[in-house]
Amino acid sequence: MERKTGSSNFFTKVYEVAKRIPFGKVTSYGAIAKHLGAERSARMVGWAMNAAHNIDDVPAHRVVNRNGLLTGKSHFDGTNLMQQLLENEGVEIKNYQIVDLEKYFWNPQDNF
DNA sequence: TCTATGACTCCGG
DNA sequence: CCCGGAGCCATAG
Repeated sequence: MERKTGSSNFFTKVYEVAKRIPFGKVTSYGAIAKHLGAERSARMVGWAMNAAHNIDDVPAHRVVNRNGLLTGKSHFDGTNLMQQLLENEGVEIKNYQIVDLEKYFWNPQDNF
């Protein structure tokens, strides 16, 4: 847990990246993990998102799995809340999956 | 300190 | 094409 002052560095990094996701764009757990230098820790990104659930600054709904599937939808209040949020941002979604993922995909490294 | 778990991903059948 | 298992690694209990 908090070995250092404040939260774990890993979570903080994930939050920082998530906050940078532009409106109407999405990214994947793996992309974030890779950007953090922990490509094999994609699951941890999801874990961080789970913790981020308490932080409104982190748009967790803009983070999907590598297939563009809204895997985290179950963690939101409504069954379709995550999809609603993304559609509201102009992202076309069908059956809880982003239609043109490459079109809406945002690479964290592009912003750095 | 050790065990279980998961909003992932890859690979094989 | 669809389904299942194994690998990974940090956090929580």
